[in-house]
Amino acid sequence: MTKRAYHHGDLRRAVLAAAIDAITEHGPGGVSLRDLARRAGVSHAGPVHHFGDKAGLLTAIAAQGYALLADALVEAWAATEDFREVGVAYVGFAIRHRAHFDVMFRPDLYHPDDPDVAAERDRASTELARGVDTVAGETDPHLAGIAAWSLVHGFATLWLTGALTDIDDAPEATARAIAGVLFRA
Amino acid sequence: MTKRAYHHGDLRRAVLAAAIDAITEHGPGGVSLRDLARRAGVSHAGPVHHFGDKAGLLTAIAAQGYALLADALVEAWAATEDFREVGVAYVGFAIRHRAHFDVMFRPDLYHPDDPDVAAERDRASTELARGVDTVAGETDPHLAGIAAWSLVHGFATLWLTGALTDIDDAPEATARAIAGVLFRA
DNA sequence: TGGGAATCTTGTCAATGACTAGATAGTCTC
DNA sequence: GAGACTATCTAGTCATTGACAAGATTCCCA
Repeated sequence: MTKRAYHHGDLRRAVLAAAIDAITEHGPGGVSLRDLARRAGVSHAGPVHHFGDKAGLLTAIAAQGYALLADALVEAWAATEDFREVGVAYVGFAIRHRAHFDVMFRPDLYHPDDPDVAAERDRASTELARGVDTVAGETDPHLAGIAAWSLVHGFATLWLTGALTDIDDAPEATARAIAGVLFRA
Repeated sequence: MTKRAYHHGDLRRAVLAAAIDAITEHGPGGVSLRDLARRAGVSHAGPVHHFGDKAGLLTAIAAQGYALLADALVEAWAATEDFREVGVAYVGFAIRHRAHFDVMFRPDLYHPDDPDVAAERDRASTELARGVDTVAGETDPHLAGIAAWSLVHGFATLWLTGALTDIDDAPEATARAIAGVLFRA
């Protein structure tokens, strides 16, 4: 896999890393392929070869994001076997991988039908639903799953946009609390 | 408003309306001031006078959106006096005023500290919290408010991004159902 | 060793946001 | 009703960007 090519070597990885930094700093809209090329020290058309166009770059980031999310959900379930902690992990992912999260749920910016994206998204979706029947005794599990997803996704989104100003610096603790409101122990 | 040769007459309103159409069609990122100017039949710099820059235009849209949201929440509470129906109205607003909603929760695109925006946002926030104590018997009302906001905001966001594909064409009915999961009658 | 493929560069084009200066219309005052 | 003042819109310009095309350099493999 070591690609000592031309002047740079591992341009694809370098551009992806630079894109994550740039998105974290300025949001998905504040990223330009030319700036990423400058950061990587290559010509302005260098990144194009690896991603085709800007949407291609964001597609790669979305796929990577869904993979990371699925991994995080798997780990949370394995560690606690508590459905609510899977939700907390969802929020934790959004905060810790803000750039990925911001891209993932803006399908107008990339190619949502990309096979890699679809596969990882399905995997994440499956992992998110795992264990929903352990807490939703009387209710429809499918509906409970939608409610749970909505709750943690909404909390994460509101937190990231700065709408929840009256919360102390422990978003995951608050996420755990509201998960308890939805699914009482 | 009859069109004049030089002066448009009602350019500010025309640009705002064109912007809503364009955002509904292509998202907030797919809007250009020059295209809006073309749609309104004025020169490429015409809209600048009314909004300063692109962020100024989106600021006006955000303020208008928060005002419309606050109105919708007021009406829902007045009509039903049911806190859960206020949440359903939140979802209904997001669907019926998608362009506004898409802008409102992307503060990186406009000036979130604008006085008009802040005032209407506070009003909407107040209206959203009204009645939360009628359903949150044992729990902390503040926490219950955050949970409710997260739930409906997350559901609306997921619906608008196309993430909830397995729901029939009645998002507000589903919203009502998950509000019932969070706050059982 | 030679040729094809992968990788990167250089050059170009239209579109855009932002800025400046100027032209025109509406309004107010006297 | 005339001039002055202000609001509104036009015309021109510039740097930046995404996308594309064509060429140069390096890698890989038979």
